[in-house]
Amino acid sequence: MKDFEVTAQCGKARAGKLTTPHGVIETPIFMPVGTQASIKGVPHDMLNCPIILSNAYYLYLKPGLKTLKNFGGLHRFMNWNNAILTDSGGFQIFSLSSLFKIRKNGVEFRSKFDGSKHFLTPEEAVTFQFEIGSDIVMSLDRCMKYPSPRADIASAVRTTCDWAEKGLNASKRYETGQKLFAITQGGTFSDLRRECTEKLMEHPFPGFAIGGLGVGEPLALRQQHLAENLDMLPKDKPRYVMGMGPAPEIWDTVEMGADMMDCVLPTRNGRNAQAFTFSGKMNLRNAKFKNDPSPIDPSCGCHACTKYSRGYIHHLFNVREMLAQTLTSLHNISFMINLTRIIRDSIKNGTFTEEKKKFMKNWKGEN
RNA sequence: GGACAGGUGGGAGAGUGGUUAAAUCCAGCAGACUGUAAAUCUGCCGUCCAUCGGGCUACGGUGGUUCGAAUCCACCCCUGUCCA
Repeated sequence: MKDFEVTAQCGKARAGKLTTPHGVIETPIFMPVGTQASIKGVPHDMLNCPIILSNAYYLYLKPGLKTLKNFGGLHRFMNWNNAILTDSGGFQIFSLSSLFKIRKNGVEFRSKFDGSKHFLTPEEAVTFQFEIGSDIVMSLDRCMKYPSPRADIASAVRTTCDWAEKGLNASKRYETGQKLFAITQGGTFSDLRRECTEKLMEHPFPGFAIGGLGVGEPLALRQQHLAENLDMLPKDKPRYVMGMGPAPEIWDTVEMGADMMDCVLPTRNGRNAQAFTFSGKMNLRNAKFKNDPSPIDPSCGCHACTKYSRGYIHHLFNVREMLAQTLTSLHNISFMINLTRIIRDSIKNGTFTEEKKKFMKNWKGEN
């Protein structure tokens, strides 16, 4: 059996199955982000979720390879038996740019924790992820802000392709079922994105991710380049759109042919009192929820929604109790999981377009 | 009864002649958040009309000095601490 197969299709939207060493994942899937081996504020054993993200840059610094190996890998360390995708740290070269210097054969960087100096090659970035037992390993890539001069993006594309190839070579000694995905770059330059994508597709990566979007460009541009880039990718391999989060855009992105998405939105916004529901988003700090006895989303079966009211969680935010953030983050992740399940089912049932329309209509409604 | 100290916007608390509708913090009201440098950040926050903006009322009270007072003076009221 193949590691990835498309099982149903609705236009370009597709449902599929992705096999990893820690289970089969039905796609399209939303992956919650647990950068430092923790979904911020949420006990991951409360999540009914086939795959989560973690981050190699952070794990490399803390707790470090030795500790993770002592525990028998990342899964055992955090007691998580489903799949884990690790991001390489490419995004941190971008978001923590003051700590990084690009060198010819890798990146020099300082620890965000103690300022200590480190050097990482694209090979090491990949082998580290393999060693800690990541199910889906991401290539080290070079992500640029928007807007950037064309020459800079072109250079980032070259670096990204070079690093991807080096990572792939380093990965060949692992015959573990772990997968290495390549990441496309190219900013909002269609030809550079094509050049990057085609170059990467010359190699037998088992999956491809679209990176370098959601870095400040207007929505319409992002949508355009997402659609274009998704069209360039192989039909028989999983396509992962990195950092894709808002519910309406999840629908759009799946409609364009994406299989996997991740985002910090459910947890970050959850910590900041914003809850997602099928009738739109709500800010639980708002005074109108003070005496509201209903759950965040009456249609949600998550722990927060079956046990607690908006009024109670409003109070918890008001007095800065961390339980507020836990409950809201937990709910938001549950919402994303439910959302992608609905999307998957609609593709299987051939009702994607109607379901999307229905969702969009309700989303705009006020709570 | 006496001696000090003090009374500032919802609260705390700056300011001690003009640039002050009054710093700052808190509370209050909204908004943002996209491969997590984020339990963070932004805006509003006397009142009335309002788009820029403009009007009105404000620093315990009353009177006064001054071109101009939250700021100076007089008296009054109130609060705190200490002494009888």
